[in-house]
Amino acid sequence: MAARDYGEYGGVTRALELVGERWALLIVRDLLIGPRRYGELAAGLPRIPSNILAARLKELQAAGVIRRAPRSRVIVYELTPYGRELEPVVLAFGAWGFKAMGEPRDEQIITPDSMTMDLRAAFRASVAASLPATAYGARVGGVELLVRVNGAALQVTRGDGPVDLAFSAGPGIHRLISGELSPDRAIASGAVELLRGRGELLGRFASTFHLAA
Amino acid sequence: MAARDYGEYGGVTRALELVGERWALLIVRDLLIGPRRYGELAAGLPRIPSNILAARLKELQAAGVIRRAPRSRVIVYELTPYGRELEPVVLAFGAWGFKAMGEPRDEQIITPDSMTMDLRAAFRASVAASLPATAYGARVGGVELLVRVNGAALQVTRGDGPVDLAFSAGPGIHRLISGELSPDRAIASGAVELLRGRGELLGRFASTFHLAA
DNA sequence: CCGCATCCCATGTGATACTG
DNA sequence: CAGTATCACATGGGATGCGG
Repeated sequence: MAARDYGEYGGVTRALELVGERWALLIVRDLLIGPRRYGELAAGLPRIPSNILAARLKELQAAGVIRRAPRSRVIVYELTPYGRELEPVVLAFGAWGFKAMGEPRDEQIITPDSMTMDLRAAFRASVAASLPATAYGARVGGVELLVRVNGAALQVTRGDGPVDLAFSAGPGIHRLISGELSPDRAIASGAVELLRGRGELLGRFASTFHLAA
Repeated sequence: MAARDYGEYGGVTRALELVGERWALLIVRDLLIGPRRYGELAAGLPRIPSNILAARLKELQAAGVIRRAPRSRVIVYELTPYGRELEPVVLAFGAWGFKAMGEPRDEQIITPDSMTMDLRAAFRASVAASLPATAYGARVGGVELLVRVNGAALQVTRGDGPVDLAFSAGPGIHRLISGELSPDRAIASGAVELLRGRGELLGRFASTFHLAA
């Protein structure tokens, strides 16, 4: 049960003993969005074997990172306060990895939670603070998210609602956020398709969410 | 050679594919201190098997995180610019794990590089900025480091030199940095032993390096 | 059906030995 | 010193089972 250790006494080593096992940090990532049921976690981690998911959940509990909580008759997993302190780590990790994302391979999918965390990682609060509040409807690879930016605050939720701009994109949206593709050319090339609302707001979106390689 | 993937297209997933394998982030941690030779890496990662070290070095090169560089007849490994961008990740990871460090187990050792990174993670630049420049000689678990604080700048090197305060400590130093033990009580309890210089500077050290649980 | 537990096999890991 | 080779073993992956 005790995670394999590294024989070293140090901060990074300790962190890796707690959340360094395969899949562990992805479970944490999804729980940073909100509490999740076992099945929801399994769905968000497309290819995790069920025995591994069960094992990780136990280990993360033993490590004090997550806990089981009964929510109105069903059991959900949620982060402990200490687990929530992993948010800067996951965001930094996500921002770093984002820059190395090329084109997706065929079997690679996008999940609502992974996309939410990518948007959080790319969010530039200081830029958004000086822009008008805006709601975007973003549809990427079968995932539809409602993205509300209000000053320096960002809220990403599933489902939809009233938006100022709705657009649909392939994974090429990654190149819009990286600055590799300008908003105009993203539309012209078909990488982003405008669905509803004011199309010029795509520029504002690209300013708000940006992670240069 | 290609790291096992997670079947998902996202920033965190991509990052884990690149540096998520066992030992990989520890290699990066040591290389963040400076270029290292193969043998130095092996010495800093006490129990890594040589075949694993060799495999990780190849994978990290293929991932564009590190590179081999010829330095005056010997080969050293160093981070690429992209690899160096992992510094915030490693620091955040180290700060998080530091808070979960209990007492060391018997077989756990402290290496110069791990201790250097822990000090960097615990360094509070904003606090140090308003304190006089100070040089500490810190000896912990057989590792001796020269710690120079100059305004908001921190420099940690091996070996020794002129210092304002030299002290020796067991791993209990961790409790000084966490605030669990006051400087006075650290000395009184023997957790920290003053060697040279002005003992009252230990309080300044504890203010400069702090990571509360 | 959800939340796991079991089984089996492929692969990665770890200790040791070995080579240029 | 800087790796490579080998082999036993632990872990991960995928399918399946099963109780509440």
